[in-house]
Amino acid sequence: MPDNSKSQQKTAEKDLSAQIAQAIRDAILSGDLVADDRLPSEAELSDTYGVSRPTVREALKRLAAQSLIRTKRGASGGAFVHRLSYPEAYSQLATTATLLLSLNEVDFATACRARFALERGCAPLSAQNRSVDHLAAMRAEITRQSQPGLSDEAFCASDVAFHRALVDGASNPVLSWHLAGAVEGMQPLMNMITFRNRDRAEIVALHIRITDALEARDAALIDQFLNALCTVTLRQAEASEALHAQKNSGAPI
Amino acid sequence: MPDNSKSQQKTAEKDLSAQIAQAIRDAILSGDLVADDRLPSEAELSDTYGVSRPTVREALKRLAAQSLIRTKRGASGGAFVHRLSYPEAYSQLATTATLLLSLNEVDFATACRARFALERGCAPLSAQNRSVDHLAAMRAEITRQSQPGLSDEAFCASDVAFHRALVDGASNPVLSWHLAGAVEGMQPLMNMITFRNRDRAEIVALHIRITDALEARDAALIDQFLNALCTVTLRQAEASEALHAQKNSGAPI
DNA sequence: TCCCCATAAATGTCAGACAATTAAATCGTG
DNA sequence: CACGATTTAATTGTCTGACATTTATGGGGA
Repeated sequence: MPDNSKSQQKTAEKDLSAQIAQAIRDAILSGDLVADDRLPSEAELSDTYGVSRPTVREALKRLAAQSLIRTKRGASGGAFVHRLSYPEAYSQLATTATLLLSLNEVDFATACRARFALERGCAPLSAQNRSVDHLAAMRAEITRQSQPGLSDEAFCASDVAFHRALVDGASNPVLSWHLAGAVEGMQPLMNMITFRNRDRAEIVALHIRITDALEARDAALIDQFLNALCTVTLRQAEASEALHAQKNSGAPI
Repeated sequence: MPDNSKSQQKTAEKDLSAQIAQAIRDAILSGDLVADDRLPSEAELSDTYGVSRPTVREALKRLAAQSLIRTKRGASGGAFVHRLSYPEAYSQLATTATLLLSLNEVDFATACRARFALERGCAPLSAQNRSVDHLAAMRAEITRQSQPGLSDEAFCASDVAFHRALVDGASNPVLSWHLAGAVEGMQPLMNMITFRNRDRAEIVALHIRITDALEARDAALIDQFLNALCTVTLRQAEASEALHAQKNSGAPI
């Protein structure tokens, strides 16, 4: 009764390697396979699923690309269920975020509002849990940002580091992970903005106020200044955009 | 001077397929390849990089697993740079989040605080942008949650839908993406909690208040109730944990 | 006892072939 | 000349078999 082979059904019309990868992925996500468990060897898997070894290997590479497994060569080697580390998770999130924003026509304002909304959510926890180290890190970045003649790139990097320290103040790695991804993913969009000296001064001034508010553990004040920072950033992006549009329409021909 | 082949350097000691995947990934992320661009055929790639076709295929499967490319068979087929859709990005984020939490010994409290911190960040935007549709969706979920005899699973699902509607109210797809991933990733941890009837009533009551506050566009009130909801959830998780611990220590033997 | 080396197991890589699919070119016919 | 059916070519999907490389393990010799 069950039509075994041909299957004009739409159940799983994908590649064999994709099907096998999905099967193993399900086993991992459901907990059937736990961290550091060893998967069967490629030869055994190809036997189990009735496919050739290259096909199994393609499936394993798919899983490796998602950091679900890691492989080791040699005797007692093989594929093992991988315990995802925070740096790896951070990197994956950043990649996904970058793609989502850059390939998907997300405008800067939307991404920017999202980023500041998330960051404002961190403020109360950060006010509660921040240590002097976080304050020191933020003030160090403020000093760097204040240097004249800093490249836009360096200014942006320092800005990221400042906000990262602010978020890390919440002492919640999951929160840091989300925010790091959001900020990192925005970098390509952020790099299209040109910060004039006057704009930088405005930003640095707000950074100082935010740091002071964090030192005083005043969440409401942080929230307010972050909001102001969001507004300022949006305004500058708009100005920068207008500048580019002008350059692109006026200069040529 | 540049030792070309053997390379005892640590520059790129990885697999060939990983190196090739990285090269193509960089080309995509840097914008050299844009959405819907066609990559060279597998034969051309294997020629370009001086490796065999199976190796190239493994590299392409890695990229396909990250939704960076999609492939099509037949003449004029090939690998194309893929425009990541929100549902795909959402699915990837959820997978990463689930792995990060479940395989990495993240305790429920940390994940829960992160989730509510992010959600509180959405509150102001949601209060500003929510439509009547969002309110209706939330009230519909409240009705469902209030039904007696609902399974824990169904209750959780409704809870997720409620919060999703709340976040969608911000009308910011990037924000929705982040929150959806955070909430979805927490599901396995959430499912370990048993909600007693009294607890459910408490949660539903807060949901009602949150919806009312959203209708009134009162961001501060939403924030306050979300905070309360976080506290309640944490308390219930603690109680549930204690219950499990008791079961695991008392029942056996 | 300790060190060196052969062995085996596993992944990494290659080469070549065939199957399946799909778009486009070709050809035949009205 | 136009239009539809057929052939063709290009490309991915899969298989087979082989060899290279890495690494733990065990045995033999100093």
